[in-house]
Amino acid sequence: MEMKCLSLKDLISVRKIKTGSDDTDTMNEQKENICMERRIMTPLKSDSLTGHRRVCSPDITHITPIKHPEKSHPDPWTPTANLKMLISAASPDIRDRELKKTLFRPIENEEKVTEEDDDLDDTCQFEVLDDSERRPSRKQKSLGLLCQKFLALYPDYPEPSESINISLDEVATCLGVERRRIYDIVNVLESLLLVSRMAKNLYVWHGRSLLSKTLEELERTGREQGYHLLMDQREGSSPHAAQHTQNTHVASSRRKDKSLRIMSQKFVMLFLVSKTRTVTLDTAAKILIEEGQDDSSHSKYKTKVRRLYDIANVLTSLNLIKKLHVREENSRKPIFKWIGPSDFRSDSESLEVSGTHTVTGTAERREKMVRHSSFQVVPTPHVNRRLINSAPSTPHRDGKDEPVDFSRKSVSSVACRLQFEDSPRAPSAGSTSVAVSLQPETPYTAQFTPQTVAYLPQTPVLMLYSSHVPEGIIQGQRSPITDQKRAREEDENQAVKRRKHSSSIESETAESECLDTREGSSGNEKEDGVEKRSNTDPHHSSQYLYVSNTAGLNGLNGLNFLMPAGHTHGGMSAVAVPYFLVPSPLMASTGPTSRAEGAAGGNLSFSMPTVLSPARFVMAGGAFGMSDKVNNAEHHGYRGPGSTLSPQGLRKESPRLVQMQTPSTPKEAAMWSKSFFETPGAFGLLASPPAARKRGSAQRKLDIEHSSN
DNA sequence: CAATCCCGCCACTCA
DNA sequence: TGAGTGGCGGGATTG
Repeated sequence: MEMKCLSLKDLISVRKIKTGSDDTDTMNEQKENICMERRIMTPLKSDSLTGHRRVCSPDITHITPIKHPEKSHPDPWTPTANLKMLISAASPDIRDRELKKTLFRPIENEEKVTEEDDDLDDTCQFEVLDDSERRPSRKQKSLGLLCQKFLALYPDYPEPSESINISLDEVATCLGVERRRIYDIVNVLESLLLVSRMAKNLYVWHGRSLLSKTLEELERTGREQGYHLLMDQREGSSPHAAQHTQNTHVASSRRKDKSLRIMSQKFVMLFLVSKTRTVTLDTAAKILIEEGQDDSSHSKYKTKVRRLYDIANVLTSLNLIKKLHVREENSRKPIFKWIGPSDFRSDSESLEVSGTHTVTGTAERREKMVRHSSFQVVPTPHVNRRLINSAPSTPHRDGKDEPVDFSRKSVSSVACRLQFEDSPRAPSAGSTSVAVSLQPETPYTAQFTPQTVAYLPQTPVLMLYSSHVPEGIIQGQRSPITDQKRAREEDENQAVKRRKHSSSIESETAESECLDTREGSSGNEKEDGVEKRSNTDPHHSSQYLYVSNTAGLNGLNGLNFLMPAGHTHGGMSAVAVPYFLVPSPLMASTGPTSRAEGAAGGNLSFSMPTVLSPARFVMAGGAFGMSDKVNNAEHHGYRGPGSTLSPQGLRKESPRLVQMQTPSTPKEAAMWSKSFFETPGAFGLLASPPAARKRGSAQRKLDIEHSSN
């Protein structure tokens, strides 16, 4: 408790200035204030460790917060408890309103905060609460509401210059919840780069500054991974269609995909690649579940759904999605609709640029982002470790034992991360299509000329591609697009065609809709209120690479791969080297080895599962040779340092991108953040068995230490 | 009864 | 060895 108090005090002290009150007696009150107060700090100081800590609570710095037993079960009357109550408790009505309305709208921004915000808002809420309910309803304790509170503490668009550190411990205390819950929120936020982990117990808040870029990346990645195809298939076919997929049990391995972080990214990808921008939990769960398991599948499905609800709640709080329901025959089928920005390119840029990146060359950073491990391929148990953003500092494990835990490996080693998505049962077709994207490694990068057809020996691979359409998409403006668009449409049409649903969807409550709309503007990037999405639909590439599984891609469970080639996702034109053929062994094992390093430009790095047979593995990486613009866009994050990344430099430099080191500063974090996405894949399927938790769930390593530069 | 999803045990890792 | 993380799923709530 002491600790808490201290930290709170510190916080309070700040607050005091404003309020003038200071006694412990008033602690509760203060706490409120504190909580609400945005912790914005001035730029960090040099010392990384301390620096970050500066955040809100000086004392906490360290990070290993002491556990306060009470946290979990705070005494009702303790300050903490009160705080908790205050915060969480709202009168029923308010609650309801909140939930209905507010949930969807972020409170955080001042601007946003207007009338109704009050309800939710700190003060007001607090007042009400006492009396109201002692016994918070489930809703009051919902993750979504908690997330809103969390978001309310920080600005959507923090000043680039200021670094806002978040101490999990402190936040947990402030919000009156167990830390475990904060992890749930933070993991999702981290998946979208609203925050970046700097050290244990310490995150840096980026707000929505990087959101557009992140979304852009996710969209691109999603397409690269073939999610759009999966979505189409799924939507078109009966939910069960895919089921029959052979379930190879390879599946066992894929644990890691489970990480909330990755799931969150994938979930978002589904929205972004969906034409309708709507996703049902059922579909999402199935797509995200690795296909294989039959037996366990049901339980897995349930678990997946549980997690998706968690994620959905957070995304809802972010105003990125909203829940609708479809009337289905006889079941109520929840469906989520994307209400976040559809066209992310434009603004993201500006914002991002500004802030982040001023810093250092990317070269230094190590890879951090990647934490997820979903792809991790290796059969070995270890495989799964998730990537840690933090540093891979720990040498051990690096290469050896963990086969490929790229996550930890330093960038260099890891260069290639492989993303894989497994699609669960293939849709009607029966086969699942999986897209793998590989980061173009320098070494490998070979450039293919457009309009090429490549055949890969030993693997029934047919690569089709044509040069890509120029896209004007970057930066928000879409090129005239014609062909591209057309092609895209065509693809979609074909592929999907059967999709139904939209008509049946209805918004859950009118109210919510209204809110959303209105909120949309506020919460989501200014752009749209709500719907604009569809049009923007991203680019579909017309080229695909089909890899028959039979070929012998072991570990792939009979999955056939359909890889989109050259998409321009995200505005990047996929030009050069759309695909790579890489011997799996190399990738996997050599973690450290060279190739990994290549990555770069594309941003996406992937690790290959060792599991994959040596057979050639083809990967599509759209990103490689991008136009300058593209580069910019893509690297947005990096841009700052941007200079380093000049377009030209890009290719070469790319490695650096990958290598980012742990961000010592938030800015850096932001920069590297981008790389973050690289991880999304779900290699899981390939992966080994229960490598299970290894991935990193446990303490993630932070690099910060050295990053301190 | 199905949809939600809170809660917290406990496996993992790292320091 | 303890602390930070976070996967996971039981089971309570809600609708």
